[in-house]
Amino acid sequence: MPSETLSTPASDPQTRLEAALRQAIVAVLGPEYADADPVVRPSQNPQFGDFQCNGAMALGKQTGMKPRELAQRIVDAVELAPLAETPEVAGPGFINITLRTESVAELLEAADDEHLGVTPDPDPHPVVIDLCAVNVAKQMHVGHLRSTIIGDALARVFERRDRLVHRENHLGDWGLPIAMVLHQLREEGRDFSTLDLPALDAAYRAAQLGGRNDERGLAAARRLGAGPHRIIELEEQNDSAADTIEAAKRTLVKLQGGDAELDRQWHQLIDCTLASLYDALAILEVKLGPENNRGESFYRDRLPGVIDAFAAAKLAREDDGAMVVPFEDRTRPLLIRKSDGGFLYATTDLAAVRFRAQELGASRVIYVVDARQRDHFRDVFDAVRLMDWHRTPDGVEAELVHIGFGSVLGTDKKPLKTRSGANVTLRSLLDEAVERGTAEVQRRAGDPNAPTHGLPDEELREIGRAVGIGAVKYADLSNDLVRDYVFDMDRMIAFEGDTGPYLQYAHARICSIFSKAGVALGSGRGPALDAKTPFVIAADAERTLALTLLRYGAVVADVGRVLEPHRLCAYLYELANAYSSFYQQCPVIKADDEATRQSRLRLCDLTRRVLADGLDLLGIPAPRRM
RNA sequence: GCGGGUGUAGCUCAAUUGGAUAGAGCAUCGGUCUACGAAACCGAAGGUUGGAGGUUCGAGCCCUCCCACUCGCGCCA
Repeated sequence: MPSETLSTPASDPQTRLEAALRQAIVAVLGPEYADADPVVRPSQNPQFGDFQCNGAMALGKQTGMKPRELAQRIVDAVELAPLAETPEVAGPGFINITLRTESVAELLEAADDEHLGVTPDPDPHPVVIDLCAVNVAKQMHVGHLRSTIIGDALARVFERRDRLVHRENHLGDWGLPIAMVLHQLREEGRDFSTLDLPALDAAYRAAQLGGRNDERGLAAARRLGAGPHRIIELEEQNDSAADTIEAAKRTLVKLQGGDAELDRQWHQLIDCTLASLYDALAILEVKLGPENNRGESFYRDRLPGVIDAFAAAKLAREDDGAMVVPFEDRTRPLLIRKSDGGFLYATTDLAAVRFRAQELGASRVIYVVDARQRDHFRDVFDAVRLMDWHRTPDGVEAELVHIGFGSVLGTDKKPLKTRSGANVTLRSLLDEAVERGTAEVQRRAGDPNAPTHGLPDEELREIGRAVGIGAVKYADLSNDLVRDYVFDMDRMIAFEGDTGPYLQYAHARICSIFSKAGVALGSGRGPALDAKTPFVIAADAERTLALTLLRYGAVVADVGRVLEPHRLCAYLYELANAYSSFYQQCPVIKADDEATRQSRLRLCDLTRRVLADGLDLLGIPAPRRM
């Protein structure tokens, strides 16, 4: 695979071992096995060497050879010098590989530049990441937090590998709900220039309560055997007045018709919501701004075209006055136009996928939206594929992915609520995180021996914010996205264990060594020290640290492939651990001789830069003192 | 009723996609500082991976059937 060779980092031993073993497999079994995966993995247990190759066993089964014998023949054929020692066959057919100490030092040398072993992604197409997606006039809550920070982290990973990323904030800024809020506020006679988000949120709720009426929906739900919850919900809605919704529809028609006053008020609504959003994003250090806004209203003129195209392709049919797209493998179709002629969010999503592949040219379109919408995206993606709309201008089939993340639960394992039972707003959650982080930092700065002792209060508060936000983000990103997770501020803010603050601490401690040693820290990802003195890898802890550092590029590539930020978290935690052990066992400043001291300083420097870079990919700041 | 997700140590979570003895962190117990930052390190203890079958050299992971919890299921987004 030439593209893979191009992107092979010189510093990544695993990729190089794979290439060599692949060659050996071809030499033993013939060219038809050129695509066979040698299955090279870092060894779990030091007694099995640094890496192990597990491919011989599967190939043994395929070819009918004895796995152990095949493994031995691969070992005889493989050329790993000077990278590794002679491999050993063990167990049913494992091949254990130990790197030569000299080559570990050489690989480190190759990783010690501004790339840190990270390689460019060979795919030249942009990536679209749909994230955040706040609703106008609605209070942001913890669900938006997840979507935003997961999406931002993934975007950073792609950008780090030189992909162009379109962060798409698909604002809920159009349609009947917005019209209802507008109508509600006008009825109340509100001054649109003095709105704030709580007032908008209240109007939103009032409008929702006043305007639910859904006879057809209820009938359909009954007919199709919807769950009892859904039926009850719809019945309750039906008890409300129907007049409001008619008025809101008239408001929407006026807005669509370009009514000047309404249009101005609509923009005021949006601006008010966005001001609050930008506020939260600034605290969170999420790279998202006005340039990323492409809400539902952007697609409003494209919606009729969606219906027409499906109709023309005979992929949609009328049903009970509505327009639906049926699927072969499931009974429930996708509803794309209501019986009253109105469009739905599915219609908008169809238009959006089409736009993102065909006009933005994205080869991956990634939706970071909570898991409850899994069925919806399955339907939308399948409908898009029926139309073949998921194609870039140069004909590449775009991968459509929904990253359905789990819910945020309280420590009682139920959806996160305040003590009074209200939804937790994003803002209150962020305020608490910053407050807790600041309190911890200030408390420790009280210790006369602490490096933060005597820092100006303003600086301590800034560090406290970084710690609080780092804690929340790391807690969110460090477990598997699909699972629900328990939000426990006490646990995540703790400075012990697998937390954001622990990683920040490891980073700060390295910075401290440099100030003690009188060596200036570099800026950016480049090395702080000149590379005059070579790496010397002698102690076990040095070797473990070195091997961990060499994995960084592969981890970043991996996270971009499988879209699982928690792997990066696990890696960084492992790196911080490897560093702590090294730090414990290997004196740096007080090393026995100058060559060792220089080598260890370089190890510290490289570790610091990888930690800082990895944390940056997670969107977590890395203060130099804390 | 149909469909999806989840189930791993007391608690919170991993397990490189089928690999060797299932790993971490909290909490518990025991060691390490007149300090290159102890916000750390080293160690101990803790498991029938919800249950039962099956596939194979090998299963937490794949297949079948159960159980529990949870989310979703046409005119909201």
